[in-house]
Amino acid sequence: MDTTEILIKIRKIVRSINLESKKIQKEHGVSIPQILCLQFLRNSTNYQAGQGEIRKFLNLNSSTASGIINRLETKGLVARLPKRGDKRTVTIALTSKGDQLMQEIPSLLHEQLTEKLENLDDSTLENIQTSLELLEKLLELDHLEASPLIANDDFTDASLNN
Amino acid sequence: MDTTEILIKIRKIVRSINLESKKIQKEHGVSIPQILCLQFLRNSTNYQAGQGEIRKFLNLNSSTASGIINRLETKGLVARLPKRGDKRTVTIALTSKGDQLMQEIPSLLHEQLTEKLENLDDSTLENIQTSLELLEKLLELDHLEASPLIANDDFTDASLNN
DNA sequence: CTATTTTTGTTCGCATAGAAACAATTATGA
DNA sequence: TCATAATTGTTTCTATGCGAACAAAAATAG
Repeated sequence: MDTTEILIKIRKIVRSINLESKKIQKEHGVSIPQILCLQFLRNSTNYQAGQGEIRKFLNLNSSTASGIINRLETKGLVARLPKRGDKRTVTIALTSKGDQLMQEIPSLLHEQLTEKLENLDDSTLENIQTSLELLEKLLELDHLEASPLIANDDFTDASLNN
Repeated sequence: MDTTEILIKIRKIVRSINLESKKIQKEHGVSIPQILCLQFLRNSTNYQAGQGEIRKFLNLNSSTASGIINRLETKGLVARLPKRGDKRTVTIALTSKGDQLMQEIPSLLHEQLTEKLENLDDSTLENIQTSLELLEKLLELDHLEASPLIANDDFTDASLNN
């Protein structure tokens, strides 16, 4: 199997996901990255998290996270609060408007793909999981030029830069 | 396996690919989508193709393709030629500068991932391929809300819009 | 205590990606 | 033949994504 073919397949998969994101955004006003951020807050203590935590969860560059949070703030779905004791840090809080929206739409992201996944047998599902994890690790190693002696987890945080 | 987990894994994979793209662009001045376009031209008759063909190959919206080609043109790697007999259509030609660049860098995209892939046994490779194809089809069907009576291939072109 | 280094998030610029609107051109139907 | 529909690619706008630069704040070292 040619590497370019893998790349093109992945691009196709991503395109489909992003088209779905566009569709959800048109209907509900939030995109998939925004939904993932709102979900993360909803599962956090006091429905709040530091911006750095969100960035790490989303596995994004901080300027990107900043942009996503800006847009959520503009929509009134999150609020930016100062963090006591550290003036550099911003706490992001889910607003009740954000909470209500997430009560309406959490399944949207899932319902079509989940249904299809549920129709697959367990071994196929496991193949998908294994393959994705394998690709993930292959590409992480490639990107980081990791020494084989160091566990991946040790690099995961270090690989996130501003 | 949760759908969000699949989504997050795919996002991670894509992030790694895009980081690699950024790295290649910094070193050689072209990104992965640009390289894919140049590759396509290099494999085309007379090193030329209509913009619509490139768009379909890249599986992109036409405004995106237009942007990519604009940037390649600015770099002198492609040229825009009128097409005889149809004034709406633009023919994109690989320049010799573009050709020379592609002689230097075609393996860049491949060398790290290919090496890792070659170390995998055939059944694992096949699992990766099968899983990607399965995801691809699942998401295509989701997106298109296809009738089960129509073959996917019939939809592939129709799904591309401007 | 002070200078230096590190951390945090913002801004700016570029690229990719899609949707919508559009003009010019070609194809189709009556 | 002519009016209408379809096609092609461009432009504009929005969102995501990254890197670089930056300022303010905190941590560290001497």
